[in-house]
Order: sequence, then structure tokens, then C-alpha cells
Amino acid sequence: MTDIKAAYLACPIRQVISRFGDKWSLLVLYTINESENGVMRFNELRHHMMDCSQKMLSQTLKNLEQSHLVHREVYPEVPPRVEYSLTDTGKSLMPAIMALIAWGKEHFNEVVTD
Amino acid sequence: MTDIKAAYLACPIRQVISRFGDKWSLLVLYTINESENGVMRFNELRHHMMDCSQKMLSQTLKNLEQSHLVHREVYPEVPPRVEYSLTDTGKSLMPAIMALIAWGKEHFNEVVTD
DNA sequence: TGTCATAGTTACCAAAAGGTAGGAATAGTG
DNA sequence: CACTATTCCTACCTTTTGGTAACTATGACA
Repeated sequence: MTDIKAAYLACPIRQVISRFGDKWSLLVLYTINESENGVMRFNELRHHMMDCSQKMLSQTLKNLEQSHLVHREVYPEVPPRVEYSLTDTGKSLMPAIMALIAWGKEHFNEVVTD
Repeated sequence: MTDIKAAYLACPIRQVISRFGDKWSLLVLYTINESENGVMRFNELRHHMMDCSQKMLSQTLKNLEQSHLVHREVYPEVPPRVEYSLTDTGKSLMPAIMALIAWGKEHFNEVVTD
């Protein structure tokens, strides 16, 4: 492995961004966290994120599960029931995300001038 | 404008992500902020971000300037000298970014298991 | 037998992001 | 005149991302 690649892997900023810097990840984490009991089903999430396609939602959830930020619980019923919740690691990320969102709300007008 | 689009535009999470959720923006903000006097020249940034192409760096800086997060000062010299620094808005974002980075450092091992 | 509901997956296509290589501008220096 | 240094921009190509529509599985229920 090259030095450059090693430096890349060691950089926490890139790690952070590569894990949930995409179009939907932060929104999923936020939405699950804001729910009543911290648990949400697939279609329930879909209704809260109306402009996210089914494909992107399941893809995003799969990534978050692999990053150990979201827990996926499957109940062997028919029709199937799958519940998503934040892991402890996922919960520990929420303060940082909420700080980012708070900043976004406060400085919206300074940044967006299109 | 549809209701869905209005909801989209009003969502601070998306605004935040769309402004600096790309591959390089957060790293640029972080790098400028960590510098000696808070000011960096183009090639200086390049050396700190070795695997970012020239094209992407200038593109990223342009976006950050348009979002009023970075200030660009051009000195009419030859060869040209251009200095980049954070605006007040940009500085106000740093605590949230540093919180995210701190989280990334702390939870690196829980999340990255490839 | 046909339909419903849930939670997906897959194939296919379009759009966006990002990398490489080369050019442009220009004053100073040898 | 040739060469250098600095900060880009542009054309071209590849890779990644994201959307649409159709398909799967299965037990209950009419």
C-alpha cells in the first residue's frame, strides 16, 4: 500500500464523508432518531422521505447497516416486517449531526443565495 | 412549485449536504482552518491534499466561495497570487465540523471493518 | 384461483462526479 | 527568445450515483 493511500485511509474526515456523505444517509439517521420510539419500518421511512426511491432507501439502509450505524431486525412473518433502529454507535453520532442541522437552519440565508 | 419540492428546499439537512457533502469540501474547510494564520494559497492547499486533482480543488473552492464559506483574495501580481480564507459564516461552521471529525476519530474502528 | 400487502431485488438507462492531459496568461530572468 | 512560476480552464473520457419499472416471495383472505 502506498503512503498516499495509507494517509487516505487514516483520514477521519474522509471516512466520515464516505460513510454518510451521500444523498440520503444523514436523512435516514435523522428520521429514525426523530421517530416515536426510535424504531421505523421500511414503508414508514418511505413515507417520511417521499422523494427517495425504494431502491435508494434499501441501498442506503444496507450501507448504514454495514457501517454498524443502523440495526436491522427481521420478523419472520407474512407479509414481512422489518424494523430499523440506531445502534449505539449510530446514537453517538446524533449530537454531531444535530449540530450540523442546527447550523444549517441558522445560516441558511447566508449560504443559499441562488 | 410542488409541495414536495418546497419541502425539499426547506429541509436544512439536504441544504447542508448539498453544499459540502461532496468529496473535498469539508477537507478544504478543515485544512484552511488548521493553517497557521487561517490563510492558504492554491498550491499550498494542493500539497496538503495530495490526492485531490487541480481541477477538483479549484472547482471545490469555487463552490465554497459561492456558498460564502470561503473568501478568495486575488493579488494582481505575476505570477498570480490567490489567497483563500474562511468567511465568518465558514468559521461558524467549524465547531460542527470538528465535532463530526472528533466522532470519526473516536468511532473509526466500530464503523470501518472492511 | 386470484388478489393483497410488505420488503425488497434486478435490469436498464440517464445524469453527475471526477480524473487526465493539455492550454492560457504574463512578467521576470538568463 | 526560451523558460519559469502560478492559478487556473477546457475537452475528453471513465466511474459512480440515482431513477424507473418490472419482478420475486409468501401466507391470508375472498
